[in-house]
Amino acid sequence: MTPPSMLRMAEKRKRQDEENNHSESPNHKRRRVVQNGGSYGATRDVYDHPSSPDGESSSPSRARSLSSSGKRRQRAKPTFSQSQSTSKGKGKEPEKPPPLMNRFFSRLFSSQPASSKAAPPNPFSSQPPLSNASSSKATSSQPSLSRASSSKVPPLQPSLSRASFSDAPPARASSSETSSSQASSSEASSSQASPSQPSLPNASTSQASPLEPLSVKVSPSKAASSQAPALKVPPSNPSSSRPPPTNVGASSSRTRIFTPEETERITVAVETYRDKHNMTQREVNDLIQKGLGVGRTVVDTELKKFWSLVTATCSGKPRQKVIDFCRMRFHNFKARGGHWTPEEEEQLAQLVAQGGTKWAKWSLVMNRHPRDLRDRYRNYIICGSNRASDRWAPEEEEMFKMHVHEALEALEREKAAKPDNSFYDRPLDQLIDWQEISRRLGRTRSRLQCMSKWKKLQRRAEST
DNA sequence: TTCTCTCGTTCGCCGTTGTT
DNA sequence: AACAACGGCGAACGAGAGAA
Repeated sequence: MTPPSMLRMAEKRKRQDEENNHSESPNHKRRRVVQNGGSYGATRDVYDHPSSPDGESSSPSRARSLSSSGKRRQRAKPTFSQSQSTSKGKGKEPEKPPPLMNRFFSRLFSSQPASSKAAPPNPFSSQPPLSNASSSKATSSQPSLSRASSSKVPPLQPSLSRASFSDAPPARASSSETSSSQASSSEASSSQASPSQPSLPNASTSQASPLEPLSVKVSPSKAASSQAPALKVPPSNPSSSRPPPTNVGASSSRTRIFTPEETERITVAVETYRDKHNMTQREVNDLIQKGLGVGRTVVDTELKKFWSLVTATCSGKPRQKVIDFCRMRFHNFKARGGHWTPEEEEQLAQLVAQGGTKWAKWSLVMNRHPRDLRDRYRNYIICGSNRASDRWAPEEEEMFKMHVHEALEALEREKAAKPDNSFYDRPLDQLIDWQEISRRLGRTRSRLQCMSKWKKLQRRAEST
């Protein structure tokens, strides 16, 4: 059976499911569009889990989407995370293990040295009873409010800061420059501060850091190596460090690094290998995922042959790109995009709390793609029950702007101190560590929320 | 009806770290 | 040194809810 025909089968089945489940979540619909490009992972129920067809792989997601949609329609209700009060309690921010690399911005907030990797606390573990979003926000804002009132830093006008630096050519941080942040990560200091009582710290704990002096530390070795940072070629769009999309205007405007032709060649190569070795697609998928969580380097000769075969179909692409591409598309994990159940989130939180961020390892436990685990954790679970999803309160917004303003000021000082360092040529707000801002807000907002909020504030300021 | 805000989710890109 | 996995950023998308 050819992939297109299998995909059509999958599409047909999904359409039939839709007819029986009119309440499919919007994300499912969108994903289907995306997956039209062809993903064995996306259509895994064609190949895999014969004992768990749609009913098991998709229906839970749909069931979840029902509740999710309902939740989102009732904005006043607690968010998913907030609704976990019975099982999670008041969430202390489940600080991630100290990112060994971090944007150097992190250290602007902290003078504490980075600790070694440690398992972050479980945000779902026993914690004080959950308060609602507004109360958690109020709690988290108190220390900073006092700071705000005493601070000489006025509320930031987003457009101002941006305008101040936006004419500088963007330049990506060199590895040496960014790695200098390892000297001190606030995430590190946070997790280091309370490794033995992961469940107790709360927003107020994380708020203590705003009162710390803004200091900058650069390890000598890193500083020395940062003299000549390697810069990427500036993109055509000077306001962004990212290259312009290659398919702007396409129905799916996401940048595609692999053309349909390349995708087809890869698919053919995989199928050829599969047929030649009399394997099932599931077995091939497992082969492609082989190495994940089992060691860091592929030593399997047969696997090397396989990758040589596949990567040869895209000679212009870096080998690792091809491998990543395949691992995103050929897998036996649970269909990507499925909504997360509270049980899954709790399980992931527990796994991370117990063993750290071993995504490949946990992917085998949870039957979720490692990147799904990673993204879910860092975007949502890390906030635990603190995260609010309602509109930003004015005072919360001011607090947010104050933190961003502080960060930009620190960046300005850094830039002034290193005028020759092209790392600072890009708009400074592009150097902001939103994870850190989120932490400073007491995890009442995720990094994505913070990032999005900043952009909205900018748009708002620019339109007025 | 239109616009704005927010959401959940996916994934491209780049850098760092660890293993062989 | 090469490779593989991981970490981090942030753009993109479609959609719902509510305000204008």
